[in-house]
Amino acid sequence: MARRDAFDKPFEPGQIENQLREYWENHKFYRAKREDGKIPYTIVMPPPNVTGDLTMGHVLNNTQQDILIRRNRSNGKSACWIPGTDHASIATEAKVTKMLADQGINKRDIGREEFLKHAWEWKEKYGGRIVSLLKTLGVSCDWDREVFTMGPEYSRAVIKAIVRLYKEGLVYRGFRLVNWCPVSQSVISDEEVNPEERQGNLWHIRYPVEGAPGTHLIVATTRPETLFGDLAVAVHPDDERYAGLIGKRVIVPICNRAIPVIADTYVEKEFGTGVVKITPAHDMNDFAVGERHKLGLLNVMNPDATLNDKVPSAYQGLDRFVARKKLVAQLEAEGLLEKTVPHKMVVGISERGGVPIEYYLSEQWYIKMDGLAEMALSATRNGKLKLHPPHMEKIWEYWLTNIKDWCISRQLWWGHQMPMYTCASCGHVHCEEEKPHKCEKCGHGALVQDSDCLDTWASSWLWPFGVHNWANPNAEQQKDLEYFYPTDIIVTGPDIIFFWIARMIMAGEYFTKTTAFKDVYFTPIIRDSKGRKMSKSLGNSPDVHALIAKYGTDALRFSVINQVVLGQDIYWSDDACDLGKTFANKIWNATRFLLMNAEKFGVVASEVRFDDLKARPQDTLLGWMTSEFFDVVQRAHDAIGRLEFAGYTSALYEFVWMVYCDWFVELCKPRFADPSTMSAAERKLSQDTITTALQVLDGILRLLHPVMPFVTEQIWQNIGEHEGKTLGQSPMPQPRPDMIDASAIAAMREVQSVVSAVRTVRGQFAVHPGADMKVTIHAAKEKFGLMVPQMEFLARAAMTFSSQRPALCGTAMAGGIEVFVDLAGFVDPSAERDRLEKKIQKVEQTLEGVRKRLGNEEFVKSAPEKIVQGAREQLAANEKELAVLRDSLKALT
RNA sequence: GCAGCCGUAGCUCAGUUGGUUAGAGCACUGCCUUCACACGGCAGGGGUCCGGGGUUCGAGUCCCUGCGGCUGCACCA
Repeated sequence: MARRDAFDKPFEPGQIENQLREYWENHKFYRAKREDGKIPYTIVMPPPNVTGDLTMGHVLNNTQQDILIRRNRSNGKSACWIPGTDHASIATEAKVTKMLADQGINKRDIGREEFLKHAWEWKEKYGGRIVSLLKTLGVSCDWDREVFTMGPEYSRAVIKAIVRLYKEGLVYRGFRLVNWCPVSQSVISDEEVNPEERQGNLWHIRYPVEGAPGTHLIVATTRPETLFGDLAVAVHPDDERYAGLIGKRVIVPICNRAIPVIADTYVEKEFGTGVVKITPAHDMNDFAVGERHKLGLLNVMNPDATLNDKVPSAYQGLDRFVARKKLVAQLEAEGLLEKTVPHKMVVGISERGGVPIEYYLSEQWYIKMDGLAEMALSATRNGKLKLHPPHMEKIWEYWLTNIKDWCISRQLWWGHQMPMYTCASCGHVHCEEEKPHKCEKCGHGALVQDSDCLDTWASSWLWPFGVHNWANPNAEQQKDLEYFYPTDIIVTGPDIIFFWIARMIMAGEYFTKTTAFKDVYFTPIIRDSKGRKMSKSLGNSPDVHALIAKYGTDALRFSVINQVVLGQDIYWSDDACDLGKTFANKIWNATRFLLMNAEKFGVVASEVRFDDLKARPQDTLLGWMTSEFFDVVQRAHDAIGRLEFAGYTSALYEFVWMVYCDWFVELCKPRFADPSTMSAAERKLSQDTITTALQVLDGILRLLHPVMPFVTEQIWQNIGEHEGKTLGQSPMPQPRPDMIDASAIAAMREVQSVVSAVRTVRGQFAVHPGADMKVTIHAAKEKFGLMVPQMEFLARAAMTFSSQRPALCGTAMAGGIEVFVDLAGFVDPSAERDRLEKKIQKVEQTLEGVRKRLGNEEFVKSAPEKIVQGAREQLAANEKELAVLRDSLKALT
């Protein structure tokens, strides 16, 4: 028995969603199981940072995955969606460090162990937050399989991978310039350095020429404080201004060191003064120049970007920017500052610390990338991996063919500690999963583990197989690994294509000899309504909870998905949620209406199932409905097959609202009159009508469920007896071309045209909708068969089938059919005359176009027959319409 | 500077391989509380598809070019 009483008038999502969430979770409907004979469909969720808050990006990304998973589950695959969280080494460490600092605790004072205790505490306290936030979205992942990148099993995989790479010669230690974040006091990756335009100065500084008092070279620099590290000044070899000085020496101001003047084509003659100070330890380009000229290295900074003991004592310990100010003042005082020119420049800002980075000399661990990059490139080149949108492949190609070795060590504590053990006695380095007892070389017992941590991405790159305890699987895990890996698709933002996607492919190819996934879907970036990126500092990120509270989860999901077009950013504004909210409400109310009538006609709604809609009904209305339904099944199916999410939702939206509700349900109404006034045959027709309507509704719920899981499940539960079951496990309607009857669609189009024609005349003369009208239709009544009562109901008009036009009437064409709306008593003739004249003008215009086209011999000769035929039909139709309209006009004058 | 994406109604965007009269939501106008829904119904107004050239019988769609916006990469010390 259907629970119609469970339907409140408007749909109120709040309470319902909470109950369903619990229901789903308690029944563990989404547990991923290996099933014989079923094809697996696997997605690993991009693990959100444990530090994270739920953003619109998460909503979008996870809803998209959920749609794919739910659809494939309902299509009969064994769906497996594995969730998890990322320890986010540097981001989390920054948060914990700040929390401690707020309590007056310096992390370096308490030491590694104590710090990690705080970090774990923090993770236990806040790490679950993002998970519970994700759950509110109704994502259908298998929470029993949740993985944390610093969990024991996963950590083991991370270490195993590095050790293997080391033993196979792909990990090495290098001493070079790195991107240094003075706040985190760690190396950071190129991808974590964001270039920003800043207003700076070009300081023109005099470097006296050695042995030639009164003469000097003017060096233009944006970073005067690094002059303490200068090892040369360079000019262009062809620069005549300085040709005589090459090979001589100049004096570095303040610290009074003599350095050579060298010639290098790196210098641009036109820029600044054409003289560049060369500071190899603090600039990437200078480093290269230094190597070419064998200048050596002179580091003048500490890890926190204060000046070190290699600079004059007055500057030691000063922050780089404090030192800059002081230095410029001193240069000016000593007459060594020629001038200061304002200068716009691009500065690398640390994503982590929010301050300009330093290029800093240090020893770090690297992974050789050329071979790995080659593997990733061949995955796309041979088609094993497809990127969506495809143009991302250009970016992919460029990055991978210009790749630099991957610096994997970080001067952090929160993360996987490097498995590198150095012998205290002989300095020999071991890379092992477990700490060796003694040095393999000298036998000494004291081995010291490298204090650095691995880059976060050196753990998450194993994600697609690491989630199955790759390092040490038990029998079950091994079977899972074989069944659920490789995965089908990864859904993620385009910003982590290099950080994560490319490296997952490398890891998959290298460690498992498999391409980790077949497709990469890059989600749109969500911007605010003005097109700005969402950021904390702008405060333009919507409060997802507030949105869910105001509109409901389904509304949020539907509304955002309806804007997803491959490769396009989304400009989001919160009131877009109205779309989904009203849509959910619409379906809800349509259901109420049908249940009400089911009851009236004794149809047991709980027993009506989509699966019983096996053949197309004979009745025109029902046959048409079935055809339209399977048409949208096909279109929705095609859209999601092409990963066109908005195509999927908009096809369903249009069908449900405009076809099913606005036409079909309305056309049903005459059949839902008082049963006691009906003949047995009429009652049977009404019952059949309700049955088909409910079958289609069931189909709609299944199609919509992946996007709007809550409202569809609730309706489904309300209609039937489904305790312990979920709509999410009902099979998805499959395309059935045999169920589509083009002639039924065409026949119904004529019905719709006639109704619309009458309504248009009514509307244009503002005739009260309640007023019953008389309409004459120039066609045989038999043409419309049983649909006449429906037409009369929707048009609110009594229909006569005849060629006799009433004296005063509004004329309209419905397809090829003339429709005359009797206007006697509603309007005066001049109003209809005006309307007809306008209409005639319009038709003449189109007619002219068609005539011209058909008059063109080339068109008739070259265009496909179908198109030419179409034009001919249009010509005939327009000519007929024109004639009818002119006759009507004549009749009025 | 190099590469990619985009420019369609007041706003946000659809528009599959070129093909009848270019669509939706929101906003706007008129009429309607008709027994599913006013979170609703019916009807309507609103577009030189960024500009210019080309290919074609035919271009919003393909090619060239200019302008504007966004993104990625590389950069000037």
